[in-house]
Parts: sequence; C-alpha cells; structure tokens
Amino acid sequence: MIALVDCNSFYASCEKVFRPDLQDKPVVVLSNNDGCIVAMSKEAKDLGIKRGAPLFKCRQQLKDQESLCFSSNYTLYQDLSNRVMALLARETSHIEVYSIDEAFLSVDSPPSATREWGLEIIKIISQNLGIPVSVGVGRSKTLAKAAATLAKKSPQGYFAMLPSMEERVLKEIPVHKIWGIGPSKADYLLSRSILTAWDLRNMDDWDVKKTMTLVTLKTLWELRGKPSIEDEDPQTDKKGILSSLGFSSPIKEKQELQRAVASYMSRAVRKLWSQNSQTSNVTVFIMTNRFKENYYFKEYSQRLENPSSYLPELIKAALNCLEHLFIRGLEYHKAGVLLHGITPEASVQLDLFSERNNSRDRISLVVKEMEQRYGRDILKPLASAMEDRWAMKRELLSPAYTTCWEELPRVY
DNA sequence: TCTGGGGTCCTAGGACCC
DNA sequence: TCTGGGGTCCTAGGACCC
Repeated sequence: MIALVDCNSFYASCEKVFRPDLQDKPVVVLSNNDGCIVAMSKEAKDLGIKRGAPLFKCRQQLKDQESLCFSSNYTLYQDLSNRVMALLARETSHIEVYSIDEAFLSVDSPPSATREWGLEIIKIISQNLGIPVSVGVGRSKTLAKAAATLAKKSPQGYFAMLPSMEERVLKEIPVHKIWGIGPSKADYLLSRSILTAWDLRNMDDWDVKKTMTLVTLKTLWELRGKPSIEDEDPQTDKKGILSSLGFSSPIKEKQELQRAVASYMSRAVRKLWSQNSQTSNVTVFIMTNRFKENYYFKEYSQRLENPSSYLPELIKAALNCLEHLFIRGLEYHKAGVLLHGITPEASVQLDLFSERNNSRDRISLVVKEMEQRYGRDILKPLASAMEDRWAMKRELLSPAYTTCWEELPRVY
C-alpha cells in the first residue's frame, strides 16, 4: 500500500505556526505581487473564497471577516517543508517528496496496524511543527491521492481505501476530481458519459490509449489498483529553467525592460549553476496585461553557438532577443527568460573550432564563490543593477522566522 | 488601480536519413 | 494515373500538476 501525506492548507498553516493568535482566524496567502489568492486556511475556505481569485475582488469580504492576508514567504514555506519531509522520512522505508506540501510513503506496517501508523504520523507532524496533515492510503498513488482528499473531510485526517471498498468509493468520485484528469479530459469523458472514477476504471484499455493518452491509460491502471506511475527522480537535472515575474507596475521604457530581463537572466543562470549545467537555447518573452484589449504576447528564441553558463554572454543573448520583441508605446506587465537544451557541464560538446575559454570559467567561479561567502546579491550584472522600480510587491510579508537571525521569533 | 510562477510529459508534424 | 518504408530527432503546443 502507498500513503500520501498532504499538508492541509500548507502556506496558510505555515503562517499560523508562529502566530498562535491567528489559530482560528481566516488566513489567506497571496501570489507574487500580492495579486491573487493561492492558499487559504479552512476558515477562509468556509467563507467561500476561491483559490486563484484576484485579491481586489474579495478584499471587502476579507475585511468584513477580520481575516489576515500574507504575501507569499517561500523561504519560510520551503524551510518548514524540509522539516516535515525529514520527519516523514523516519517513518518509512521509502519516501518520494512529490511537491512542497506532499509526499508518497510506502506503507511498511501490516494491514492491521496501518491505521495506527497513519494517525501517528499526523500526531508527529502536529506536535513537532504545528502543521496539520492528512494521510490517504491506497493500492496506488492515484488511489492514495483520492483517499487523501477524503481524509481531509474526516475528523481524524486519515482515510484508507481498502481494496474491498474501492468500488463503493470510486463510484462517488466525479471523474474531474481524479489526479491527472484536467478540465479538457474531463470534458471529453463527460461527453462519453464517463461520469465517475469507477466508470473510467472500467473503460477499455485500447479505447483509452487510442482516444486519449498513455498517461490516462496509466491513471486507469492505477484506479484498478496496479501501481503504474513511477517515482520522479529528484536527482535528475531540470530540462528547462524558467524565470519570469510580473512587474509591480507597468513598464513602457525599453531600458527598464532590459534591466528586468537581465535580472531574470541572472536568476535563471544561478539555477543553471546550482546543477552544474550549461544551456544552448535562450528564449525571452514579454507581454502586456492579458485582461485588457490589444493584448500583446511575443517570444523569441536564440540558439547559442556553444552551450554556455557564462552570465554576460547569456544576458547579451537575452537582450538581443528583446530587440525582436519590443514595440514602443505598449505597457508591459510581465517578462520572462527560459533556458532550454540544458546539458551537464562535464559532457558539453564544443564545436571543432572553439576552445574552452578558461578566463570565463574563472570569472564564473569567482562569482559563485563570492555569492557563497557574502550572499546572493553581492554581485549583480551592471545591466540589472539600477533601481528595481518594477520589483515584486510584497507588502504583507511575514518574517523569515526560521532562516534569519534578526527575524527569529522572540519569547518574552 | 489590482488577475502567480515553475515545472513535467505527451503528441503531432516536419526535416532529414538510409 | 502512378509516386516506398521505416526510422530518428527536433520543435511547437497542449494538458496537467502544485
């Protein structure tokens, strides 16, 4: 059996950990730039607030209820997540950390003791970290996921879908709630009168393979209790790196866009460095407000002659892309940089006529070392070093309770 | 006024090769 | 009118996830 351990309202729960005064209050966490709502405590959910809703549309409602908003504090969430995962790892022979707030665990206990094991996990995480979690158990990841959804509704936060219960339970689950079935596939299934998880489970393999995808076929097998979705290997390097962010206020000037793009590139390159890789393809995109008329979105890619992780060269490529995109007179809301064709540094193929450029390697090395010693922003490319007028809006940020000496919570 | 960011995987179709 | 067969690789774009 497989268990899915899922933190309840994770971001909101993290905010509550160091604010006992908020224990029973509605809490919501906002996206970057304090734009929309990405997480809510149970109390906020009960108010009928929807995930993904823009803040300005529910501001009044939140005010009426004395709820509290927070800007997203990823430093805090990632740190608490690491602690949750470390505790979970002690309770199982195998753990797959699936996302910042979820992990699949293999269930080692005999069936008769599984319930105690699950409840013990909930207790451990709650006592050590103050984070509420739910545990769902099933014969496959997809079944464990479905069980976890039901666990959230149960008072103890635990639900095991035993094989004997599968038919009854799956008949109650609408097809669009199944992990891996998004809006588009749900629509298609509905049009064929496949309404529940049980209906999908009983479809013909070839039919599914032919009219949908292999992924859906695997989902179907999983619903039948046959594990078919493999673990993702956390060691494997990223295949694409994206760094993009909306501006806190619109940008008109090309020069400002250039600074933003240069700065996004230096973030992307840092991710590249952290996995010791090089990139061979740079893409830049810019866009105006997509909710307004005359929406403009355009991207431009440039292939590099040789794979590179040399920041100045990559910034130059990005700025060159920007030249193909920029139109004067528009108000830009967002830009981004994508790196593709990523290869490990060790196996990079140079073309016949180029030589490995040692001085570049040394510059990158010095930058890396200085960042390690003095912190991330000690060196910035000049192209991005001016004032960041467009920088992210985070007006409601909570302290970095666990990762910054100055911001440790005080006990009086 | 204000509407997130960062990923993965799959498929179709074109270019190219023998 | 007739116009091989079987591959690989790459890219764009869709779908889905948290």
